[in-house]
Amino acid sequence: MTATRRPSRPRPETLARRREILQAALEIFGQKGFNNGPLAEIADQVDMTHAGILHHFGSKDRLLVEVLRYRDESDVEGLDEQHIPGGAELFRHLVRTAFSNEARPGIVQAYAVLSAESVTEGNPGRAYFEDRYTVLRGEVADALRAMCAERGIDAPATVANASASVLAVMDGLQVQWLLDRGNVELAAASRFAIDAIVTAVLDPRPSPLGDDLP
Amino acid sequence: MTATRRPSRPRPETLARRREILQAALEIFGQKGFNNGPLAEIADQVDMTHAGILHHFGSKDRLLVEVLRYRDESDVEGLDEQHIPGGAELFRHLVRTAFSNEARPGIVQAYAVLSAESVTEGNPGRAYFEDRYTVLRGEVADALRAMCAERGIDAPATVANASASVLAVMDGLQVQWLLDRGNVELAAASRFAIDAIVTAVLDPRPSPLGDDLP
DNA sequence: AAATAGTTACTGACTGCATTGTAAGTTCTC
DNA sequence: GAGAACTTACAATGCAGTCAGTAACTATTT
Repeated sequence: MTATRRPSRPRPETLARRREILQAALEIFGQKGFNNGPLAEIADQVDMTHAGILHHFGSKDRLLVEVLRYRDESDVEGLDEQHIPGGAELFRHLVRTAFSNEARPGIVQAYAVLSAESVTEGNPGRAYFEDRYTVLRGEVADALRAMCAERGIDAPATVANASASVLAVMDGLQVQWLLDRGNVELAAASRFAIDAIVTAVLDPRPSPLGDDLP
Repeated sequence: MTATRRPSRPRPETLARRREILQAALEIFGQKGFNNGPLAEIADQVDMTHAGILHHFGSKDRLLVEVLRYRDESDVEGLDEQHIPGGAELFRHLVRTAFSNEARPGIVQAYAVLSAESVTEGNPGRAYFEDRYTVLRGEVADALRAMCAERGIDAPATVANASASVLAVMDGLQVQWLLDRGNVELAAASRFAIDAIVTAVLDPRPSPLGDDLP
């Protein structure tokens, strides 16, 4: 028989401390990428040594996973709201997010960098992003179908492609905006493209490129 | 007085050897990212030591720059063709590229990973991507203006946002496709979105989202 | 055409730094 | 006084870049 163990609760301020670390990690990973962002630098920002961070999170890989989860939860842009906006409202929310994102390049960059990095070999964030995009595409598709229903039309086969495209423009514009803020209007362009794509679903017209493509 | 120097040409096979290295580097950087892709692994693929690679390219940073330039030149997708396609032809070319890209995930990934990584602190590829996007946006904008002219309409103010958006969807779709090839149709979605955006420029309609946004 | 000088294309060994993770010890708090 | 929240010190890699040396090739000279 081994002796009984008393796990002993974490101290009250620890939760806040962990959040500080996650916040700092998000910043550093955003600025320098996951592979290129050392634990020591994150530790500096919260007045700790890198060993302290490992005490809390076990490994750098697990830290990344928790950073991504944290960003999701604490994020203003949480699309997965409970009030289930009735179709168009979701797209308005996306556009609003693009506008507010113009004021926080740090988070935009973190997202852009980490999502692209996640497709590399052995990256611990991959599962998170796979899942996230699947969920988001589903939500966008639902919103599109709701808008179709409102207008009394059958949801067309283009819904799936449109959903992926909506998320894609937003992400792609972020990269261009980060590279050249003077020449890319993140929010305005997002708005324009989302309008264009939603319109093409609700009220399709013949392609201006002809139909003789592959 | 210093003695005169005889620079002596490089050997005939060296150019081919350098190309082998660039090709291997593109693969490795694509699979693992620039920061996470060691020179030794590139060297292995061409039966060399990493010192040999440094002999040819001087440093890892310079290798990246040359890899990016190399990809541009040798790339089938070279949009900057000389024949100057008369508007719609450029978009058809983009769509065709998306189709052929479905057969070469390696290159797609290299591009996606390296472009996002380029926005991180101190990345040597940044200037390249800044420039590339500027050039590409200009070409797309020209094509859109040409299409407007063909139809006898003034080019609207939306051209700039549309140009950025076209490139953005293509890039964004690539990331989603790399994460989940089973559920994202790279080419079909690109086609759909490009159609939608071009149509929105040529023949704008009222936003389905209302006009009361920020 | 043979000898020779200079240069290229490397290799192998090494340096030095950066970085993740671990282990042992310290203090503070439940 | 036991475990939580650390720190300091260290182990263990991994990696870019340097350097000296070597073989092979090119260019020049004889």
